[in-house]
Amino acid sequence: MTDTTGQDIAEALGLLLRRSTRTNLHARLTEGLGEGVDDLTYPLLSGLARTGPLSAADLGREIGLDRTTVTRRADRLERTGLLERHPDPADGRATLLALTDDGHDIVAVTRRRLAADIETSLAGWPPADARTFARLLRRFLDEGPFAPDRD
Amino acid sequence: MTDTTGQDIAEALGLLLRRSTRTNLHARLTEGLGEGVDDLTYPLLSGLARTGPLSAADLGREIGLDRTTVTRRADRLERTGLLERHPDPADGRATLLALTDDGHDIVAVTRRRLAADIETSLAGWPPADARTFARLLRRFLDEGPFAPDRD
DNA sequence: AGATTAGCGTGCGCGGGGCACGCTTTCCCT
DNA sequence: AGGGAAAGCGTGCCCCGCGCACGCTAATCT
Repeated sequence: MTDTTGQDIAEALGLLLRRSTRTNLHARLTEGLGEGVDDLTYPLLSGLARTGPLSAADLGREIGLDRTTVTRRADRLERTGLLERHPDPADGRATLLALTDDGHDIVAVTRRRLAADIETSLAGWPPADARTFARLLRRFLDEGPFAPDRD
Repeated sequence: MTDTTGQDIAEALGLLLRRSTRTNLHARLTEGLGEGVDDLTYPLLSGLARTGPLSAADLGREIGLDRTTVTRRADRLERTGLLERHPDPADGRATLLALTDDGHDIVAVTRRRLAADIETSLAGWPPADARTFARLLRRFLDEGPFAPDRD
């Protein structure tokens, strides 16, 4: 009871997750970005932007979805030209999912939207505090309860 | 370009949300807690613990769910004795959803689990850093892009 | 070479979510 | 005071997303 820091963070973290789902963050950020992109399909775009071309199975493991779910969501994105399927030159069975230029643009715009949201809400902060927060948040993610590689 | 703090936080935040869904945090935290409680029904428990007894419509607004969805999830929780329905003494139409003692226990256990997770992962941190992080995180939530009351 | 493994897409069944309906109670306005 | 709108509830219905199982092809192992 001398240290309630853990509870404090837990509470704040719960609040954060709750708010992000309550306000449907992804849905808001991807609103009106184009045909086929919504809160369901965006994780594929974001994942591919981070990792580069990937097979459906690998991408599924990356973002925590079933392989078949990835396939179906990728269908929509392919249909609207945000993603392409290329046969893997190194493996005749595999099909690589890769962003098109339009797909990259969508990701960039979305990220910029979120960054702008954050910038404006941090406007009143002392810059040093903001930087400290960014640093600690990053460290918390690297070492926190969401370990980078649990499997 | 002089200040990339916004992007840094945006990136970290994206990572956090991604990881929390990827690892299915709620599912993990509520695992084996008892019949009827899972990642779908837990938000009701958590919400009621925060607000006290509420009508289905109000609880829905609180946690961002449709009224009927709340009703159905509440059915399961009621069936396993974690939640009770009481007629609202102040309004003959309304039915108040309220946690039972067992329901409160579930919430307490879950919160303690998360706090413990966080404590252990913060074990290597200088206590001052941890406290600073808690403080800034809290401030960020209060003023951040997830405004307390958007509606 | 034959067998096993890993990749893909698709058909199918299940389960959750939202809309619309019917009902009761409250509220408001004349 | 009384009657119509509004707000609450539960449920039937339909749609959609998801995961499993299947059949297929290609790679890998013995």
